[in-house]
Amino acid sequence: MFDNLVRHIQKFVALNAEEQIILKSYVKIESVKKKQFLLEEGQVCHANWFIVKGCLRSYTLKENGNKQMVQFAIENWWLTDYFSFENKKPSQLFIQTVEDCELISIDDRTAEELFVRLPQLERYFRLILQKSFAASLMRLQYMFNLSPEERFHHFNDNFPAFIQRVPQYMLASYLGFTPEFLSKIRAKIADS
Amino acid sequence: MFDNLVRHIQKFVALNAEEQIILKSYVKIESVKKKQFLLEEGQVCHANWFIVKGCLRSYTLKENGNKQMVQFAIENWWLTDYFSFENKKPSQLFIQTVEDCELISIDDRTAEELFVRLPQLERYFRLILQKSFAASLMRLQYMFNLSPEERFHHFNDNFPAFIQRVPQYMLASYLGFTPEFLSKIRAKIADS
DNA sequence: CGCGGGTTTGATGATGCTCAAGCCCGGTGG
DNA sequence: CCACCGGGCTTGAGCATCATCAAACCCGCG
Repeated sequence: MFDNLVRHIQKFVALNAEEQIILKSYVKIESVKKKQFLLEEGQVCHANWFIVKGCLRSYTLKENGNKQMVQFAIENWWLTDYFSFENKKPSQLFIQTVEDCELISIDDRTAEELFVRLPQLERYFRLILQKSFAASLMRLQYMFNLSPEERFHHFNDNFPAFIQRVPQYMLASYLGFTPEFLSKIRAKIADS
Repeated sequence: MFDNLVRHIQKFVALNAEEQIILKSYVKIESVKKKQFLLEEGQVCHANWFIVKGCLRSYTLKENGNKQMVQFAIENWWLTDYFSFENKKPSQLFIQTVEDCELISIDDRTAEELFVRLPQLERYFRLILQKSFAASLMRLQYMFNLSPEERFHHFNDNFPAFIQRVPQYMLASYLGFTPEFLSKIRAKIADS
């Protein structure tokens, strides 16, 4: 469990045995069943979750009551609402388990102290955030430059692992169209 | 010039006089005329630019030859292609001055050394990136949850400073629709 | 076996794009 | 100082795309 996180961190910065013990004293390890909520709209988000095993999603509620997918996250990803996290403001997001999960979380109310004791984590999260930001801009590019159908194919080709794990209605929302339309794309593919 | 950067950094982390001198030895200060390119498609991006004065934009070329706006940046923002920057891969982006600019840049080939000497900059950029990432996800939300017209109004209300500074065709592209459509939105507003 | 969430299918319609033409206005050269 | 040029903005007609709505279907689970 905890070793997965240590290994992930060590891909970016050094972390010796003693430091690992310090880190461990600041994190919370938990198992969460499928479809449970880690965060609900209106709550202030105080945690940043690292996924050892499983799958999370975040979404917002649209005016018409539909759920708009914001992010997926699987093994070795971090997920939180940085906006709420940073400003201590109520979140617009729901964060929910899509599968049974093994999670490790850091609480922002102790994170500052942790960063002081293990300053290399500043660097670690800087690099993680750099990747996340770049990925988010990429996704915006796909929204702008590709048609819905092209977005689906692109996702299919580049993230085949997800297709098996998440229901289609979540994927459709993530890609920015309706489940009905996704169904029609699939029918078209089956024809040829 | 350089003081603007120092003041911005000091909003997030401490930086004493001696450290300011170190920082200064690692940055490049330059004035660039309107419509000049800092980066062109196919080049590897080695710099991260801080805007002291002026306005930058980044865009990609779409298949049909149109320019798709990726980001705007004005005073006290950083702009780069993190994707190219990080992987040392050729960029898909053009980065161009929209106005005459005063810029400060850091070169990624010396940045590592700078971060070792001034480790608080790890934290500074972590916080900057956290904001950038949150903003990027917000923008995705607007793309998903608002109609083109609503996006325009939202942008109008929240970033009035930009409306004066950037031509409409750039704004339309940034918001994800055509200049023609933006013109029709404006006509509609004028009616009422 | 029956229920219900998720997916499929089809008809209809709105939204925003494309294309083409005209206009407005600031800058340049005669 | 005026004429012209061209980039950017406007306007309108026609059209493609994808959403909406409704109904049927499929299948896993209790």
